[in-house]
Amino acid sequence: MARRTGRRPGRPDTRAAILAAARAAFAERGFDAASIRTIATAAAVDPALVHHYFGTKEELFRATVAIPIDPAELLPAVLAAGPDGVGERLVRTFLTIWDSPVGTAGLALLRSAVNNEWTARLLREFLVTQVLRRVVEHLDVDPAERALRGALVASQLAGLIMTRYVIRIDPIATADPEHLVTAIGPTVQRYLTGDLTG
Amino acid sequence: MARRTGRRPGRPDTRAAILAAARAAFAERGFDAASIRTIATAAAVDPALVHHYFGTKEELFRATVAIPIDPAELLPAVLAAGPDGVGERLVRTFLTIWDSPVGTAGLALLRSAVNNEWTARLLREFLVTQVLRRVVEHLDVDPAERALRGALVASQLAGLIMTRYVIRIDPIATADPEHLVTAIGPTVQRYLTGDLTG
DNA sequence: GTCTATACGTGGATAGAC
DNA sequence: GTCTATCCACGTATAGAC
Repeated sequence: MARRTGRRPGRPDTRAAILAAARAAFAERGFDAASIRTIATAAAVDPALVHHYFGTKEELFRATVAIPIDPAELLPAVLAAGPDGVGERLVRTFLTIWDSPVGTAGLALLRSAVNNEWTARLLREFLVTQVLRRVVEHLDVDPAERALRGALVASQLAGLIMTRYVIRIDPIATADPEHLVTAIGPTVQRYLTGDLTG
Repeated sequence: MARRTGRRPGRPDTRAAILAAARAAFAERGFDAASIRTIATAAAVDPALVHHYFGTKEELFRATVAIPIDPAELLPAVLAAGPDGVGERLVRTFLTIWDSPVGTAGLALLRSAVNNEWTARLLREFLVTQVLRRVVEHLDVDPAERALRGALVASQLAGLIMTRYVIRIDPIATADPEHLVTAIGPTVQRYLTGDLTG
């Protein structure tokens, strides 16, 4: 305690302030366009401190997007309830994450992946091995179709992110999450368990 | 290997060479990351010539993405055949464009839109006013739903672009177009004419 | 028309003072 | 720990020589 009067004790948590500013900057502008100087200004610290705490820009980036959620523990609950309505549940879970502060990390990764090969690779591998594979692996479908089904789900969810957060096309950009769940859930459901040949 | 080729009339078409290199660079890296120097090198000309022919970088960009296709004359054929199978036809037309050299211009616009506000706005307005509006305006649905249906179509198609060309998730990245038409067409069809409440 | 040279700005990174 | 000062690379853009 004893913190109340007198001097500012320097800074309570410079590191956290930098991290928060970095997350916002990367999410808003992507890896290349976000600058350490801007991040430092936003965090009200000196640019040199950013290097002091995090090393290079790339290390800072990895710290900001260090996956704050673990699909391995999140997905089972979504999938366990069985194939019925799994599409809706996936979209709902997805939107809950992306509408939360945690989503900014994902947005940073996505924005960076578009213009930067190594972040694109980071994102692709995370999606394929950590998310898509888990989603389709216990499905009662032809195993040869699983990769395609996973990719199709990714395509719809990636497009949702793009239209809601990046290009911002109304009314998707401003829609209530549940509204989107009922509109898009069936699409995901079909990609997972439906007939893809017609 | 010497670069002879006999005839060397200075340069047959410097302007076109620059434009082609610029399109490729913008498509691959986006507006901010693509540099005039790189473009000039790729076109085997001096950087100063780029300015000489096109003025600023922004003007060069606009020249490269000057929409080479006109939805106003392309869409009627797709829509005229009636609501049945319009989803498949849309996806097919879409993929034909994006798999062609013309698609590079679109990719340049998309990649740039992600990290650059004014190109995002350019893309959004083109999509909403030139494409989506036309697609939904003659649909036999509740007019209040048209914007949502258009946005949903955009979400699926944007996601298709992202997974096929940007993040490159297999097998979508390498799939035969017709394969994707049968898989994704029904989704677009439902967004356009189906029941969105369940 | 084409290239050289350069002005001017931005951004990552580091050394060293306090 | 925090900041000042600085180095260096790169990018846009322009002026002017050939």
